[in-house]
Amino acid sequence: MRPTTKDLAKAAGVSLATVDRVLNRRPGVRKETVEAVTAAIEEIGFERNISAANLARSRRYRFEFLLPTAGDQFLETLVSRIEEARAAFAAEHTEVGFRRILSDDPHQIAAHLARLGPEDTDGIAIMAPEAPQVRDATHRLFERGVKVVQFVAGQLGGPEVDFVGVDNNAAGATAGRLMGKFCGGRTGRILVIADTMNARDNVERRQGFDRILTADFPDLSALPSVETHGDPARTRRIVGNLFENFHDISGVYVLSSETRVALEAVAAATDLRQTQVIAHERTAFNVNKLRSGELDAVIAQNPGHLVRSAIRVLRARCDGREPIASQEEIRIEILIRENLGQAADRT
Amino acid sequence: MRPTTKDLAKAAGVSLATVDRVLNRRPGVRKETVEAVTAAIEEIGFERNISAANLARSRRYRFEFLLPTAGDQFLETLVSRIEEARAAFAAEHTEVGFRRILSDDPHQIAAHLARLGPEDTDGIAIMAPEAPQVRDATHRLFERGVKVVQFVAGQLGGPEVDFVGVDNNAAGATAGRLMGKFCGGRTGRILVIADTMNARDNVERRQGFDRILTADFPDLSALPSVETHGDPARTRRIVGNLFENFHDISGVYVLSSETRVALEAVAAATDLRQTQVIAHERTAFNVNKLRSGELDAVIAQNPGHLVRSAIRVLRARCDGREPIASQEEIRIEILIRENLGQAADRT
DNA sequence: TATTTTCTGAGGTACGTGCCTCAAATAGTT
DNA sequence: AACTATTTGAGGCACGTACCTCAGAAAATA
Repeated sequence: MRPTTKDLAKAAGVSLATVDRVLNRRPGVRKETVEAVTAAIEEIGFERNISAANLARSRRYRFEFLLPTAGDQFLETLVSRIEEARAAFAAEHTEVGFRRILSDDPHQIAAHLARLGPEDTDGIAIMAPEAPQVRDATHRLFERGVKVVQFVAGQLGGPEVDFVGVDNNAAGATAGRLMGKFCGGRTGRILVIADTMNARDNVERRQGFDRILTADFPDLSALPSVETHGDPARTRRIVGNLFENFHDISGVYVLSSETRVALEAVAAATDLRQTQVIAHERTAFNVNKLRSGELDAVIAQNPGHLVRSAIRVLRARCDGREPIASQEEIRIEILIRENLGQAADRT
Repeated sequence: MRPTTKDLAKAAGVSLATVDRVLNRRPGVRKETVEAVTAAIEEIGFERNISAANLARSRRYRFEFLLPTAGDQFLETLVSRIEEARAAFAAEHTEVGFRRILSDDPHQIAAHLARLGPEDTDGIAIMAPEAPQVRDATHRLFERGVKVVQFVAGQLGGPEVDFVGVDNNAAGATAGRLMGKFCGGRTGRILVIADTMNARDNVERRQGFDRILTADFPDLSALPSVETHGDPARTRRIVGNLFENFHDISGVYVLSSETRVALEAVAAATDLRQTQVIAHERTAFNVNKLRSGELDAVIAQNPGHLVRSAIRVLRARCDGREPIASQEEIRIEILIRENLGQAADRT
């Protein structure tokens, strides 16, 4: 049997009350006594039973995810991962909820944050585009005692706000190296497409991508980013023109996680299977395109990891602990047709 | 507040005892009463407090990993992940240990398994090369009531033995596609090196690799596997001869996780940076070689996931639950220089 | 209706820890 | 030595669930 506080008390020659005072760093214990208990802990290999402790304390953590309303398949996947996490963390005294707010109205987001306080929630994970109002509201929220993490999309916040998500510059660099190697020393141009270049993530990915191409693949040159703004007809026109003007486009890099519009425009102009195409995120659409050979690689981040990591970081902050950086680093995954796994494709 | 069994009893109009009988599937409850309770669970959103349940039951799980003594860096990483898991799972009433046994003596492994029983351990995760004795001993152990998972290396066991590890055929196929794309349509030969081809994993990887090369990259042809048997001089001689005979070797695929001997032999014969080199597992050695550009890609599986997954599967089996297949599938990771992350390189 | 069988309720103890109170013992000070 | 301040012990209740017993109610059978 694993030793309990009772065993510890006996081993240290003190009472349960004193053991409790030492374990929970309560005042009123002589230094020598503390040392005696600490020694006994080592000696008998005592480890606190965390679930019993949580049970006794009946402490509850309430966390909320704040997500944009409008979104692509990736966002929907995040939502369903949050639902899963809600169930999984319920057993650990942790309530997880989420709320969706119009993302193109920073004012509304800031207003919601301003209404929140420690009485509503213990921590909040925010996924929102960059905006000064949001940044300010976030800081005030933090000062009111609510823990905050920036989720997936970075706000370039101060050091007190944790970030959970991938390093987008590295993600772009990963795409860059793959593109370079896939194009195998040939000379050519690379078409880069995004929904918008107003998003920080897309800009960072583009920078990482260009960095690698410039440094290691001088025979490839990336064209200026095409912005779709979700408009299929316009995108098709622009992309069509580019393919008419440049006959040496050997690769396409889609920066944003919504790839449908971009891919359809490219497919209308050329044969996707003859072109190296790299995109982001494991969406059902992208998985299908990988299987069919129209996509060559996908750079992804694990949505379940993102959600769980955000929750763990918030809980660590609530407990006054430092999150374990190495555990919370989100990996940049590379997917090709062969390593998709059996997993049912999640919407 | 979250509803408790007491609330549930009230909502269902029954007593605590009946709620308990329903929740734990004990006999002696009328069907209609069971349905009433189930309905009430839905209605008030009751979720059992697992830690309280475990506390009350004071159930403990004892699991053991059985690993080979001789091993490479990958094995050492596994061991340190087991140590980590031991600490993490201690809070969940789960004791995790490991034992190392000479892997080239199936007899010894079988003997150890024969001595084990339900009084020693609740479950065991076995990583051992294929052998009839081991397979038989495993089955007898299972029949004695000890749960068993095949860990990392498959034993081609019956359906009652779970397997935790990657699909090595798919891992080889992943390497195959990458190699094909990295070689970019050029004609050439691929050198394949393993420590031994007597291990099932290596054979499966090779099959997957060949499958993709044959199907999608007919201009590439893979040479017969070179076996190093851990002998640097011999390997260098064989590899040197191959490079002298064939001047169109454009890629090298190292099947086994110990890559040092193979890479040194190739480096002595040609410039690694001009050759596409793919290997397996995230070892410190391989990470360094990725950084230096001598390795082009690494196919990896996450050792921490492997360990935790094995423990979760064992626990599910002990509880008579079915493991969640999608959660326990180990992903085939692709690593290149850009997505290695900040993580300190683990030995 | 009488008898047996099957269900159900009431109540208890236990798990390991947190957190409280009150009295007693000890240490430190004058 | 007498006093105060500090430290310690003993004990109890609580958290939410498991698991046990026993009595009594309801249903099924004779």
